[in-house]
Amino acid sequence: MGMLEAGEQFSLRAIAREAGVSPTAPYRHFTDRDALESALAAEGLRDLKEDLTRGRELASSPDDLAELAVAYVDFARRRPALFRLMFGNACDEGNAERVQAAAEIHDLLGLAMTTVFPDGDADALASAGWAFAHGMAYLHLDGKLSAGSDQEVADRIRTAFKALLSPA
Amino acid sequence: MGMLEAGEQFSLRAIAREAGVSPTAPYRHFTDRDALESALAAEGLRDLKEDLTRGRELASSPDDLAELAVAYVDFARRRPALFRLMFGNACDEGNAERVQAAAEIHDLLGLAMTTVFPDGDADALASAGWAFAHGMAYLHLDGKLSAGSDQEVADRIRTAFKALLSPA
DNA sequence: GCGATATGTTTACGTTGCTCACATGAGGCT
DNA sequence: AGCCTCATGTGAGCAACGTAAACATATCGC
Repeated sequence: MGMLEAGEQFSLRAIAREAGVSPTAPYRHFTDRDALESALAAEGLRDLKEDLTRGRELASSPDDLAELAVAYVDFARRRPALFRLMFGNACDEGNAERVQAAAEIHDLLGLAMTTVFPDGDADALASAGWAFAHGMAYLHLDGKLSAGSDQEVADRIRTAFKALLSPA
Repeated sequence: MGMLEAGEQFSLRAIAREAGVSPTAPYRHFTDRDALESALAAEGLRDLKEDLTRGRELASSPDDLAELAVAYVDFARRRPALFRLMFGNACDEGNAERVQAAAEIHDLLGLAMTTVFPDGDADALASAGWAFAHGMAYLHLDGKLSAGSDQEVADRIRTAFKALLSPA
């Protein structure tokens, strides 16, 4: 599979149509709409992981962590439908690929956090960092935070992250 | 309106059916499915705000802030479908009620943050705190963080929050 | 070559959001 | 009273969706 949908809407039949194929053809490849979504989600998670990795060494400073959050939100903003797909469904234990891809994201962020803060509670820091980035992503996707240019958004995320780390 | 759906699925027709009324009756009261969702969302946001307020004085310590996050996630876990409704749609400027309800949540959290950290960047702290709680809520809803009992979840959120505030 | 497997097609059913034309009932006006 | 208006509910109907079943074909191992 290649570049997957930046657009907003998503229906099995529409996909079939776009692929120039009969409406039920996808069922030869995916048992279910959910199965298709999970496959897309898994690929999306891998893409996100690559975005968080590529051209970046292991995080070594809080600033590096902030950049991770920026990249995370940037991904969500560039591919909102896919991002929602990646996280929107209740945990789908059925698709091992997907579960693992999600776990890898968690581990990646966790590793970064504990590298920068080796004396902190690794698990807590991993979850907290992920939650921050994830929440920022969703709040921006849903327009709950003023939007502005990519630059502005990125700056606000950096500022917010640092504010949390040393809040007074 | 009263207690609104803890269940998962949600269709206009199903609501009409459950209300013992014809499938098109709801259209007399809401122009649109989106309009109905927005109304539910607005009420949900007010409920959430009350949850974050009731039986609680203005936050005065980081621990109080952690409790806010716990309450936030608790709401999401108790009423997942509603929570998704409240935030799931792209920003719907059309419904002023809803936009305002969301803004009130933001302000509430912002006020709490700046009360505890009067010297910090108010805006950044507000967004950051919200993002943390929001991300935690979604990650738990989507099963991306190990679940466990309510107690365990609450404890992990407290721990994570404090880990972020003083990470080493 | 031949049979299995992978892939695709047609047809069909039930559900959904939504529109439109129509009924009905309660209130206020003169 | 009588009437008119508005709010509410109904019914039939449309297009789109997810899904299932029965049927076709093509590709590949033997």
